[in-house]
Amino acid sequence: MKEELGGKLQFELDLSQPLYEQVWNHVRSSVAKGVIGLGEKMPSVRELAQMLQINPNTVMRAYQELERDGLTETRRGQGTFITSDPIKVATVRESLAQAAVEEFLARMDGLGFTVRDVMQMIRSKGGNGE
Amino acid sequence: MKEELGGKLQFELDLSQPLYEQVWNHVRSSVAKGVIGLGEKMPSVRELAQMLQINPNTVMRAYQELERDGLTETRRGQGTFITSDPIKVATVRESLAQAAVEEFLARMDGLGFTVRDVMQMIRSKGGNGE
DNA sequence: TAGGTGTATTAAGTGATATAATACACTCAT
DNA sequence: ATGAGTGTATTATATCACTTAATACACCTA
Repeated sequence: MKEELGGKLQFELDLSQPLYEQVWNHVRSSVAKGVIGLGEKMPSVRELAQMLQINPNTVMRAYQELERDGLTETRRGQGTFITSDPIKVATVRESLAQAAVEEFLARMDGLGFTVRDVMQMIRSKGGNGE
Repeated sequence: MKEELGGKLQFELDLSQPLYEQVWNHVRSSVAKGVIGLGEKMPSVRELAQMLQINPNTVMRAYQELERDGLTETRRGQGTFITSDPIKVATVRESLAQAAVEEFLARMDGLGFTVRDVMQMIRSKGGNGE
């Protein structure tokens, strides 16, 4: 029963984006949504590479980005672990969201939409809260 | 006095994105915001390349994408013109906006934010209507 | 000590992007 | 008709990010 994280990290890859970015994003999302718990141990570089059928170097790059985000902590000889600090997770989550919002609004502004316009469009998507 | 469009298309390029994409986006934005009027004549491929200090082939690629969007019409031997059809412009604009919204919401969902959350964040940006 | 960790290095291949140099077909003013 | 200015096509070359591959090393733990 060591494969708990295995299932969560068994996702599909496509070629429209760099592979390391997809791995990176998938882990960030999983942590942000709470699918992966704090302090959990990630699969080893080689193991995840095997699962996803990609090169260990590519997985390592994703792991390095995650550590730079402050989302993971690596212990040499032991493995890579999701941080146990809820503050860090929240900070990363909000900073990612903030960046997404900025970029999105800039893009919409480039098309001539005001913030008010944007609110309208999103409201029609939402329906209710969920 | 033929350089009316020249000024509008004299923008800055960086290396974070493909050059042809930047040209493409800049023209789309300019048309969407009405900075470039319907039916206006674009600079020639060689002329714009000269202005932006890039290769004519790169400009041509941008022009081809614009035509695939339906935003421009090219007349062999005459030049490239912004479409005179307001419907087409509106259609392209809305389809671009639609795509942006979808992508943005998917990204935010990946971080665990509901549409309601997103509305909150954007409202705090807006202030008033403009 | 043995096997599993993360990490570093070197080499090679691939594809998108960009440049360069030419050439061709078309249109318009002269 | 001619010539200059259009868009377009082709071929070659260069660069860069990404990916894979094959090793090797340092660290931890049982």
